[in-house]
Amino acid sequence: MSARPIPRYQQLKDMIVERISCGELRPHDRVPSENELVQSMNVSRMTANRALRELTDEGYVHRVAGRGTFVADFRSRSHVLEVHNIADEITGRGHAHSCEVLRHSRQHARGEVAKALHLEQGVDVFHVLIVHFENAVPIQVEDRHIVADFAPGCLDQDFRTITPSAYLTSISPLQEAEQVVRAQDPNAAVRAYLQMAVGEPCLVVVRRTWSHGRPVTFARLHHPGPRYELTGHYTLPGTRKTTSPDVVQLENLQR
Amino acid sequence: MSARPIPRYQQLKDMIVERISCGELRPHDRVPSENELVQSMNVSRMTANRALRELTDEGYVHRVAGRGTFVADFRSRSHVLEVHNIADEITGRGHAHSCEVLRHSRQHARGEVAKALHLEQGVDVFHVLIVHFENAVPIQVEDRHIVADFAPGCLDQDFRTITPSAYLTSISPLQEAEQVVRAQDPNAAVRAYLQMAVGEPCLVVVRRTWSHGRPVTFARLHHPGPRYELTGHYTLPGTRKTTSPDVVQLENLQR
DNA sequence: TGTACTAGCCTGTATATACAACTTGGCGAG
DNA sequence: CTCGCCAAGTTGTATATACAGGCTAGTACA
Repeated sequence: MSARPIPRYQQLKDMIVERISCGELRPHDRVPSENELVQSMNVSRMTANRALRELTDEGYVHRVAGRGTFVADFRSRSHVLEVHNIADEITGRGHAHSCEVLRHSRQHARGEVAKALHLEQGVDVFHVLIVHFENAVPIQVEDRHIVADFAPGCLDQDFRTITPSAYLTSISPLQEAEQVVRAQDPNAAVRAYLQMAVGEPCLVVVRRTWSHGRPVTFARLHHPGPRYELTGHYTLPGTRKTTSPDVVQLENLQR
Repeated sequence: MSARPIPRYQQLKDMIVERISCGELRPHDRVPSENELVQSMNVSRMTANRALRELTDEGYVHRVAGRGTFVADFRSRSHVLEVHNIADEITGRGHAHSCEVLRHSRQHARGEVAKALHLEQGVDVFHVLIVHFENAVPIQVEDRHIVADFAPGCLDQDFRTITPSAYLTSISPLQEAEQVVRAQDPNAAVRAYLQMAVGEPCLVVVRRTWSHGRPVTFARLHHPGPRYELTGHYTLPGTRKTTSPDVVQLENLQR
């Protein structure tokens, strides 16, 4: 009945992930090599190899034969968890991204925000309200709350040049995310921001993201229904020699 | 400049995945043990171990110390790729699922359907139109086309007792999926099926799924905006000792 | 000065070996 | 007949060793 001891390779992984999570090891920093782990951790090289190899598969580190092992960019982590960075999405389409910061302030968490972020009423949070444009057409209203002590420098950021999600991923790796998508009629303010006609629905994404085991940000993203689609392409891990399917632009098939 | 040879462990993985994909090894079947692979493939046990261990991580097989290695249920594969099985979702909430099959026929692929499934005009497809109910409330209209020669027994299925997605995953593992989510006003027929008021938007999921490198099914799923949300919870691989966040029921935060 | 080479470190893979823990089936004692 | 135990097969982990190949810095040589 006694629990199995935690394997050595897992201890190594935990140790390295911890040093990454707490900021001791930052992206592009060099991680101890297999031989250094052999020395310092008193394991065999194969055990160190397994730990580092699995961390590679999991996206924590990046290895180059002949050079070493390096902490991966947080943003390159699992794409399902990637904070939906609207700026990258737009520039990836070859279009111009711009935005307008409507609010950027410190507030006290109340009601739903406090509940969503697991905070007591009145704890400090930052509130950001941004409208994002694709080629000058409004495409997203980002209404985001950020736990203040997770991002102390938040008010110093210029969110016209770095999106909140890019800023947050630069602080610490994001480890869990919860997402709810729904179709909803916008209120008057959102409709105005998105320049939508009366009666047009919004695609709303509500997303909470965890780091170090606690929720750190809570975002409501409103998109104009007629102009926006949430697309995803999923490939099973370990699939080889798969012909990447050309992403056919699916037209509106509803008759 | 010469390409690195494909490693032995990868060859083992490819061989086993191929035997699973082609149907030679079916879910719950026993996969050769490490020692059997040592004999038949002329590798060391550690190499066989690595192949089977990685297939475990990737969700292809399931291992039990003392018993052996077994092909995993296709449906237990990566949750991002899981065909959105509305019946499981509803029963998972403790509610009753029922459905009404409005159409279940063989057709010739035309226009968008042929294009989406990479078929020539006129090739045989099955067309299924089903309304799904949660506790007698309509919650999804499933409008699905299936490549005929992928699922020859399709017309013999009773989709009141097994959903199309469950049927399809029972045929072959699904390997890739493409999904588009949007908010859209329903047409009159969909609005009637879902018993929606005029002006209420739909959450529409359009999904294509690949198997063996070709698209095999194409589904349009209409959900009533006010009653339905698409939820997802994502955890990074390799995350340990994370307290599973209680999924707070996020209320409608829009004021 | 500049080029070519090499030593040394690194990752990537492969093997042989060892021991622990789990599961099942069979066998023997009661 | 039943219970308990043990042997065999299986996975899970750990180690030592070996060789191939990539990368870099420094050195020897022209």
